[in-house]
Amino acid sequence: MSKCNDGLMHIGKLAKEAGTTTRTVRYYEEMGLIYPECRSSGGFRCYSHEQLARLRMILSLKEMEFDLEHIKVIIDKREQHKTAGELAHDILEDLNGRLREVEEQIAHYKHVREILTQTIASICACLPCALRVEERLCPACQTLNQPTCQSVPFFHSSSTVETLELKL
Amino acid sequence: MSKCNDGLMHIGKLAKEAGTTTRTVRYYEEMGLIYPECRSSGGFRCYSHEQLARLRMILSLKEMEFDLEHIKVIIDKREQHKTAGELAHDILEDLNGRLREVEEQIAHYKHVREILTQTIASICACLPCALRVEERLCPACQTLNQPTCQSVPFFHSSSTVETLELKL
DNA sequence: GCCCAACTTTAACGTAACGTCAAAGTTTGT
DNA sequence: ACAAACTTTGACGTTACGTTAAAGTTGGGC
Repeated sequence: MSKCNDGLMHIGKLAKEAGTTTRTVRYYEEMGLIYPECRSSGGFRCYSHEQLARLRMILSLKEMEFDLEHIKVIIDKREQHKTAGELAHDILEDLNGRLREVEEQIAHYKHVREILTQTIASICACLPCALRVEERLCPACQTLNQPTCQSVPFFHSSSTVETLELKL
Repeated sequence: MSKCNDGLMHIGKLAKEAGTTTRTVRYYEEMGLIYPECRSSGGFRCYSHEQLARLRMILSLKEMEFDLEHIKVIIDKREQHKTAGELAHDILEDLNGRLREVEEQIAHYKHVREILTQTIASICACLPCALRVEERLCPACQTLNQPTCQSVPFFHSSSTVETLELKL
């Protein structure tokens, strides 16, 4: 007979059902986020469907990129409120705060993309340059008066150039 | 007389000029990214303007979110190429690769934003719910046939609900 | 030459969220 | 009763520094 029936499951099953790993589940336990319903006589963790739902909720919150500390706070709020409406009000603050942070992330990465595309354009201008990297200035660039090799210290480490540094 | 003239500077000045911290500079040295031109008789690191340019380049690459390992590889390429054009060709692969990754990041965060806004909408529907959190089902939700409290296990941890988990 | 504030040195621990062994014990099926 | 598959705890590794701590160095004023 299995020592773990009654709808209970060991950690491997739980993890697979939730789409994560056993290490993650144990780590969440260390962090105080989830505990097994009980232990088998040999010491195996046994989880119920409620634990599975809880784990899935944690993973959902992680998909929204909350850190575990914050997730713990959010989950603990369930025990601190009377009505679902009050709880919803409270949780919505967390969600809206996170939404703002995600908007910032998007803006940040768009900025990085800008820098990258401009740098790429700048360096493309160096493609036809046949000068050796060790030399300091690119006469072609000088005559063309373009911000190519000369302006990108990656190619020519002139001690006077302090402008672009690969980023325009 | 200062032991560090000749246009040389100590680590604090270098860091400030580049807009970073001394700890960062020392860490980059540990990682093999930058070394002082020399040491003072007492052991202080002394840097030239060339080191400053190099540091700035590292920081520029970091702005583009390359990890230090990759930055090291990129910088080392300067010594492995003959002409600036060949080098540019090589570097452009790194930059384009990074650009693709950044695009993915943007797409990822847009996805997270989607999840968040949908979850927010879903939970907003729970605001008027006066049921206690401990209870399992929300009759109001049932009669309205709306995906509110009932569908969000955060409020009602029914063991049969396995659908939304706060994320729709 | 002396003194002190400001700076620098090395060393080492802490961070977040797990991944990845390792060695030993448990379950389960046959 | 045996072996394969699973689980246990423990502990180190990861990234890019931040943050003390204790001790030594510089630089300018007197």
